[in-house]
Amino acid sequence: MKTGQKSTIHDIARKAGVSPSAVSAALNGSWEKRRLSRTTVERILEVARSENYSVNLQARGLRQARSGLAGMVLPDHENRYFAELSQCFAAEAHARGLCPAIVHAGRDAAEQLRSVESLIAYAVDLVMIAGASDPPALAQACRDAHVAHVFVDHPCAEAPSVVSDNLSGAAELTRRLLSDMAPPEAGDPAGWLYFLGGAAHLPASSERIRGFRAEAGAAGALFDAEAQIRACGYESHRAEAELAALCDRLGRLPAGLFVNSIGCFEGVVRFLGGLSEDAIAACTFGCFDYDPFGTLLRFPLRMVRQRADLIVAEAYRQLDAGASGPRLVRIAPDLL
Amino acid sequence: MKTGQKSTIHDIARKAGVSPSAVSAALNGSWEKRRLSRTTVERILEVARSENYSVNLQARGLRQARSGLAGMVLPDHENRYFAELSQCFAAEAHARGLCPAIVHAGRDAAEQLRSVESLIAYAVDLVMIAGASDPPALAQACRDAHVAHVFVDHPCAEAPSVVSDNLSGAAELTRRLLSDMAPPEAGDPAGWLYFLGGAAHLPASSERIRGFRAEAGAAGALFDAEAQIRACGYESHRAEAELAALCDRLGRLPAGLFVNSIGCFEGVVRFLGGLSEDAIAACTFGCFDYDPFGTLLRFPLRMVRQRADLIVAEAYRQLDAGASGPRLVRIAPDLL
DNA sequence: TACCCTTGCTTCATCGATTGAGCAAGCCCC
DNA sequence: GGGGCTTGCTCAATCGATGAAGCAAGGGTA
Repeated sequence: MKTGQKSTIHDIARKAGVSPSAVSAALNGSWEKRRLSRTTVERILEVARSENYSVNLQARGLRQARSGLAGMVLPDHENRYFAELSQCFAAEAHARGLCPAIVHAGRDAAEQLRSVESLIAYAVDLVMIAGASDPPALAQACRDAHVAHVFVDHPCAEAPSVVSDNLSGAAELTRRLLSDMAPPEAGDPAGWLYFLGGAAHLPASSERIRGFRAEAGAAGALFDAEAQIRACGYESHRAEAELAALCDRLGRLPAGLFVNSIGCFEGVVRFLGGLSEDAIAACTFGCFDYDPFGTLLRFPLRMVRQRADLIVAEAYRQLDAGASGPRLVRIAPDLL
Repeated sequence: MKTGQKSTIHDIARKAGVSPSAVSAALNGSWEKRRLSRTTVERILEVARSENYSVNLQARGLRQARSGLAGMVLPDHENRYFAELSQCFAAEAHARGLCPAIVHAGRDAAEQLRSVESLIAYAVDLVMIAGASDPPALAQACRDAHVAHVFVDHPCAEAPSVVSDNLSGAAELTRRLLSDMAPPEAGDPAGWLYFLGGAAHLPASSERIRGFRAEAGAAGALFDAEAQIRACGYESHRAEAELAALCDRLGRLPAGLFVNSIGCFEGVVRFLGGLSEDAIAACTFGCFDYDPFGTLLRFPLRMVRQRADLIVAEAYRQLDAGASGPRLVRIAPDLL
């Protein structure tokens, strides 16, 4: 390596007095199958070590029509849940001897498609897609390229998908909140449980809303779905404004609040900043998401923690199974 | 693409009735230089589109001895600051037409080295390393491979590095906390300002401690450095225990607390959970790190926010400049 | 007519590793 | 001593894209 150039199997071959193919076999472990003698292999390895050789993975990948890269596309990392997903994804990729290539593609469908195509162009061995805006288009691109793919968080109707069990998670949280509250009565809207935040047209939110409806309905606590379910979007300030409007109508905080997502919850906490301890204590809070500071607030908070670890593990299992058709797996989240 | 195989420039060439090199030139934009006629190029592009062609980046990378990959190594993503770093890194890589390959390598030096070598084996065009445990070894590997590299968060003495200005950031936070507190007196340890958390042997913490010492010293508020500076590590439970011990000694919360890192702050908040409002109100809190929930706590908190965006931008600037020798740039953090 | 220049392509080597096919030497056995 | 087997390697094609060099046809010029 004094030459300043990376050494290749040809350099090693020359110095060891063998052919490049012998070097290749010695280095990648196929030497027994190729009947190289142990002494030759040791000589080669010795030279390789002294030359500080490292294989060119692009060349290998080109030859083998694979790359050893594991691709993941996700909107961003600011979200704790996505950060956890990517962390788990990378850990498992690593355990499989793959190199994780993680691309932040935002929420724009075209941008996500370009990211997936770019990963495909690198001949990634698999693709995991989180929070897809237009799942079918991405699935199509992967299918065309014969790349194993799986969706997480936001499912795809035409490909293997692994998501949190939003329905039962929401139902469970709802049940818990209702059991923590005084039994609501039809005539007293301030005593009801409200659902706040999220976008009803997205799968995750819609499932959570279904769970909320079903459970609240079963408990006789759903009096006016229109009023009780306020899917005002995911931005914190929208949630803040929505809650402010609600309090204005009710004359006080409602008895129970099911907040959909940690982002919305930030808005809620901001709003609560202006209220008295007593006013806050009269409300039971739940959030469908997790943040370590959630347990450290001045009021009790039930949180649903999505199991990024289990979701990613199951997603890899789907990839292993080679499934490419539609298949939706739901992973139960934890209630804290 | 009905064949089920990815099409190559050879396929396109055949269908367009030209040579593969003409296809290559047409597709990568060098056709004018190569004097292809516009009509031929258009025919080629038409065929390529209909074949749904996409270039094999491994082949291109092999030929050109580069990959179009931008590599980043970092310990993990659970930390908000690292998450932001990776986010900014990916955004800028993207803007440059590079594909970000982000590897979580943990804190283990050997593991980090393997990750860097792996990226090098993919012929990444640049490497950004955050939170390196053994910077010189990683720098060595990059230098040997002639790969542009830069360190962030944890600097390297032998390579370009960009870090937060921990010294002045800590000094500023210290000054602010002292101005928010009643002037401490030598005889009353409970009235002093304390520094909690971090590892004194790490560059970031040691700089922050220097900043704290200097500022507290200048303000005449450093009475017993040994007692006032408690770099008990980064884990939240260590900080919790340390604070508990301190309160035990003092008989109450100190008048001021400079918490080094958000993780430690979690421990602090946990401890505060057992105290009364009044006890907490008597203490002035600051944290060298940022979390959106920090502003939502029941007591005021000054936070120092590290500018991941500026750090990454400067790091890319160092890469562009082609510097490979030692060079340490400090980026001033924000005080909130 | 001979020469040069431009235009518009093609040919072929190349990047580095892999791998099926093949070859030479040595040994065994009848 | 000839056929067959094993051992231990080498040869050469291959993956797909690139680009330097070259070539043929046509136009212009002397």
